[in-house]
Amino acid sequence: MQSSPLLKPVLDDAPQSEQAYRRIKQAILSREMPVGFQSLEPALALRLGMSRTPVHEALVRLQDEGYIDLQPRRGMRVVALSLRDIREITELLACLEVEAAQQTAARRLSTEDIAVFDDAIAAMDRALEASDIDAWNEADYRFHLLLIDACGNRHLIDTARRFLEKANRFRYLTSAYRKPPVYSNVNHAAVVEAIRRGDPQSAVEIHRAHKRRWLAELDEILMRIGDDRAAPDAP
Amino acid sequence: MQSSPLLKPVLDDAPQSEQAYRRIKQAILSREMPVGFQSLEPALALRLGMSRTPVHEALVRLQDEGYIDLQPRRGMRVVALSLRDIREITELLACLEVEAAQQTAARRLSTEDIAVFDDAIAAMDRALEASDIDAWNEADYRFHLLLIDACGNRHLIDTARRFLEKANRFRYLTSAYRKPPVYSNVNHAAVVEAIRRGDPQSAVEIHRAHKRRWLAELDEILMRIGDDRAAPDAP
DNA sequence: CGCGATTATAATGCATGCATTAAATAGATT
DNA sequence: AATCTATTTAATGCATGCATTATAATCGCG
Repeated sequence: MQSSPLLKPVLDDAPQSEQAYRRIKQAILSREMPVGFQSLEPALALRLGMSRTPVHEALVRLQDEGYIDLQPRRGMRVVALSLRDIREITELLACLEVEAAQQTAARRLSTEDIAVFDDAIAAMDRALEASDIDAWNEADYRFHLLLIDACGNRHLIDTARRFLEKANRFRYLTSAYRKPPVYSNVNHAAVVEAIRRGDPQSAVEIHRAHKRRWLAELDEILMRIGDDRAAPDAP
Repeated sequence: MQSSPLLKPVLDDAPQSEQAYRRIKQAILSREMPVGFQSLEPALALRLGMSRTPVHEALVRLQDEGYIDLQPRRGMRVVALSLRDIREITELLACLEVEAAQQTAARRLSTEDIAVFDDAIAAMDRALEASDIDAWNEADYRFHLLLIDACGNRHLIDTARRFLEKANRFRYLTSAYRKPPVYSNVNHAAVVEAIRRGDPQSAVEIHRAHKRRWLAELDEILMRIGDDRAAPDAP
């Protein structure tokens, strides 16, 4: 019998509280613990094979990051991302990424660094060609992570990473509704081109315009999702 | 004898770990625990009048936020903010506030909401008139908090608040070096005016230009600080 | 007297114990 | 039978205990 990720044996030597933190967060991101999932500390401790202390510590941290809600006697509860949350996170991430694109372009990356971006975009193109949504999502995620990491501002990196990770909670949702992301590939390539040229102004404009379009499409998607949620059995 | 903030008796009924978190963070922000300050868990627990468990939890959270460094057997250590950190945080905060200003202007605030901004600006003007740096800092902080809170994006609010709070760690430093912030008052008033008109475009331009100037001035200040640090006893 | 090895000390991470308290269940009264 | 109360159960937050391990101190040896 196959163990669930939550029960996956400890591989590295990180402290237990850190293990608990990572594994529970992973379980939330993978929807093994779906929205609304509840559990009490003793049950979690049992599943994770440790005592309540490190679990409790992990839960407090996850609450700090907004993944769960902790109520005195109801244990943890995976919080729902409202349509508003999705909108807000996307908007914030857009703002952070535009800033990152600007700073990255201003930094003038090396040829090797740029090659990694090209790789990610090539992977996105291949995935789009093959209509492989999962592969596209993975490559797109990789691209955004690269863009963020390349900016050089560690505080921006930490913050944007945190929200990019959180955005993975609803990526599956939006990607199920959105049309094939041809524009994303084109725009990302254009941003990389601006970075290659060391042209922050263009990088900002391209990425901002792209994000603006994406936000408009997202609003449509969210409206449809809202309708579906309101009347899921409508003909 | 007067008790230090760290020893200030517990007033509200928040859990002890939360008390520990707040009091230690406050001690760091107020420089009661200055950069480099070290302490072991048992000592902290004693000072805070609780056991090690809630203290440990608080320390992990503070490490998450980058306030302290936790080393296995050296306890907590208040991390230094490098000139680079100051630069990065200011840059990130600028980016977040420009976004907040835009969204706030797009939201069209009520007259009462705008009045609160006017109050803060009036306080800044009075403080500048009286050359009262502390009062100006307080009012300026209030203004930025208002701007952030008014934007309506809760994720942006949480994030910007976190960094605004962190920026208080070096506010005293930069305010000791900077020239009288006349432009700040004027620009903030102009941003409020744009918000009043419901003109996001202007709000962005004004605030962005202001932040750009401030970053340029900051760079000068940081250079001087860097020089001072390199040769503190120079004639 | 100095330096390396060994022992002692103590800080940490986690387990467990305990008091508190909220939810559930059983019981009593109308 | 229904509702209010009393009792039980158990989850949480914190205190304490314990094993581990790193640092410090002591001791032995050159």
